[in-house]
Amino acid sequence: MSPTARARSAPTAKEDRRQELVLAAFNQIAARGFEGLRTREVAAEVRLNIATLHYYFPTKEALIGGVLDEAMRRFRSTLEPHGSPADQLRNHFRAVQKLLRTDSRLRAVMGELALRSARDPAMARILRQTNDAWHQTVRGLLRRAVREGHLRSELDSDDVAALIVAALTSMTLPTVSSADRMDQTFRQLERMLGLSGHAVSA
Amino acid sequence: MSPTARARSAPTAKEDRRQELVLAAFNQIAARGFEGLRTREVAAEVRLNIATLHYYFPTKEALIGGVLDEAMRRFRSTLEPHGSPADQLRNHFRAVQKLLRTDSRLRAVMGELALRSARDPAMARILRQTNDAWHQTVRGLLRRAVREGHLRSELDSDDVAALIVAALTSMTLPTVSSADRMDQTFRQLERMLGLSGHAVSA
Amino acid sequence: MSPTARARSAPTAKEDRRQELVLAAFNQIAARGFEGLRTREVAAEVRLNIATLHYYFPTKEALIGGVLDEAMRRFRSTLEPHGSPADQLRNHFRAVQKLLRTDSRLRAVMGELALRSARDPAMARILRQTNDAWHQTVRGLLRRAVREGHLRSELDSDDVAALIVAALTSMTLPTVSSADRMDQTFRQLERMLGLSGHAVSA
Amino acid sequence: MSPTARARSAPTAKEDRRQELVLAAFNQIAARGFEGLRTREVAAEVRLNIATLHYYFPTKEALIGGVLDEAMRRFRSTLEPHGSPADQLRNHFRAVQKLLRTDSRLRAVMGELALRSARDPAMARILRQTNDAWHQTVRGLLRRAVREGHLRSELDSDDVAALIVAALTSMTLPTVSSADRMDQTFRQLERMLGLSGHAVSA
DNA sequence: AATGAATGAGAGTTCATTCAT
DNA sequence: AATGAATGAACTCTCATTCAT
Repeated sequence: MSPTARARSAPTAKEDRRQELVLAAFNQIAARGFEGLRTREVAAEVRLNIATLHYYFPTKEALIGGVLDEAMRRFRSTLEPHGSPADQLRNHFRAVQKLLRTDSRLRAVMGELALRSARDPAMARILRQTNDAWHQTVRGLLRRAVREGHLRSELDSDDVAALIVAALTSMTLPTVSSADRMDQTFRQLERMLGLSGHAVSA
Repeated sequence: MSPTARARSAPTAKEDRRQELVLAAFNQIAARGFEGLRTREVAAEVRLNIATLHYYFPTKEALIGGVLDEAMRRFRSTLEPHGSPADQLRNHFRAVQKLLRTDSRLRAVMGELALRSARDPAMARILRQTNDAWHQTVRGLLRRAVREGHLRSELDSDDVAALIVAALTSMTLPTVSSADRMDQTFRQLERMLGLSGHAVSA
Repeated sequence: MSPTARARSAPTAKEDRRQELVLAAFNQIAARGFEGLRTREVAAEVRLNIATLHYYFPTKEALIGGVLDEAMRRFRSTLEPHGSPADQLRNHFRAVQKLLRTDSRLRAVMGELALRSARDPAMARILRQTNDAWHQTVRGLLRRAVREGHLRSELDSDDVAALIVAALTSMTLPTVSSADRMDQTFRQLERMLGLSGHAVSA
Repeated sequence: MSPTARARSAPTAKEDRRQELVLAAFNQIAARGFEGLRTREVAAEVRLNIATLHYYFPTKEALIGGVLDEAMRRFRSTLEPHGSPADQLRNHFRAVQKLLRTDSRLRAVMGELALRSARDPAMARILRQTNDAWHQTVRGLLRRAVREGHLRSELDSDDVAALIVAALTSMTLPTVSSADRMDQTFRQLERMLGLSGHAVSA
């Protein structure tokens, strides 16, 4: 591969290392919170000297920025609706449920980021963008479901979307994220929307 | 110490001082998170020497325990149903809404405690107790409202209670706690329960 | 001693410690320059933990400020003219000569401070004040000596004072401060002023 | 690499690169002192990687050695007497004055070197050599001027030379190098030597 | 010649905790 | 009850230097 071609596209070794560090930081935050995030631990997890970490990320804050990006990336990928139009709404629930159940670290990190955003305007801006995008997505799914006759028309509203987003968001908090409570909440959401009895159409 | 001098700082019993310190810590956590909690700052806010703080609370953890108690106390006091039976459910919503809107510090501290409980089993136990109590309270309100004919019977369930608690809990997160989103969520909850049109009876 | 009386005057233990630290820093700068000044070394020289140094001086810069004050104090004390009017000028030379020969650390520190003042406006201001005061003192001594008939009148001028101050200042630089060169310079200054043959009057 | 590209950075032989680096280091020392000299900054100023700097100069000390040589070279070139014999002394003053006024960086670097020589015997040796050479030069000029009848005979002495060198050296210190004070000192030196009224002969 | 990546050693600073008074 | 002084341990960040390529 020519250097030119390589520069234009490929995942450089440098980017790989950065990603490794971001993942290590991600895990640390999930495990110990921002309160317990230590750059030395992050570097050690990747078997790098602490000085080398600063070669990739000049400051701790920059590393945290990388974690924020990563979390947003993971979460956003779930937002994209897929499946047949009729089931997108339920599929969305399933996807979020799966994400929050599977990736307990993402759950924890999202919670940490949300809280920290109260003290970090830049972080707050990004989180709000993602949140608004999510709200719009849910709103769009509701609208389409109504249009196609799967949902009662009064369920197409910002209020319904807000309730859904709120209920799902709460699951990033450990208090609420016990498996049972999560199940109950999901069940009731689907029942409220009249999605419960339906089979997932092929 | 002269009686006069003593009188100046009032009937400062040991418990009062402890409470002052807890409140100061509470405020610090609300403002800077656990990440930014410094015992020296807490002591300074009460005009005490840092060494004296350790007289009242042997360790930082003990002080945090005090904050946990305080937060639970404040929150629990809201849980107690009041008003005529018919309106208790809506009154409960109003009370929670008011609490979360008025006391933004409590909101922030509750979020911080929830996240931290993931790393602190003792804290987790206490938070879960409170949460379960809350769930039971809501469940009880639903049941009574059904029994008295104010609610459709299928709304008496753990699932509905779980959704309600989840939606309200999410408001401790800054991301979700914008005034507009909170309003939308409350509105939809009331609509879902068929409480919206009713006037608050005297 | 009552606490009141003590607070008003006495050299508190705290001030003593601060002074100890300043002296240690002074010595370090003399020995290794600002380039080699390490707070940990300073603390160690006084057998204090590094954290305790920061209890007395919040930052390294604050400690350096203390060194600046100390150097100015030592140097200024030499400036005060004394002895019979006739000999004050020569006495001044002798005092400066003695100071620079005796206190080789002060010599070194003055040089370091002078150079650093190029990058530190606050420091520059203080050094210039001291320097101007010195210039004025020398100028005053020249004037009086002329008035009393000990000096030719054309030697009462800012230019002469400037030359004297410059020649003496140069002795803070190691290059120039060899004993021989210092002697030669002093001798020539006295000769220039016609002070050479005179005995020091009682 | 194409010849064109190579031509851009010119006949960059090894010595040229070394010189570039020395000049960059020279400027850094002038601006921030030894205290603030960073090899990375030096390399960056020449658009070189820090590792490449170590190809040209194995250690930081070696680079500093280069700076010392450069400073001595620049300074020595001023020492060489020129002009008609009668005016060499005054011309020398003028040259030094011009050097110190024009090249404020050299002034600063000379000061830094002088101070550092207290901790670096090799550097001290070189500086002393230059200084002694300077002293001898001045002494020679004095002698010749006396011989040719331009100066009173008692001004031919080591003491006079020492005073002159001291006065001029002091101007490397920022404290003394204000334009006014420099003027005054030069004026008085010329007056002392009886050079003031003379025109510069052709 | 030149570079990106890596590192050991150490810098200044912070913080919960302790202890003598 | 309260404090000033002290500390160990740790923190983020820096820097001259090295090494494989």
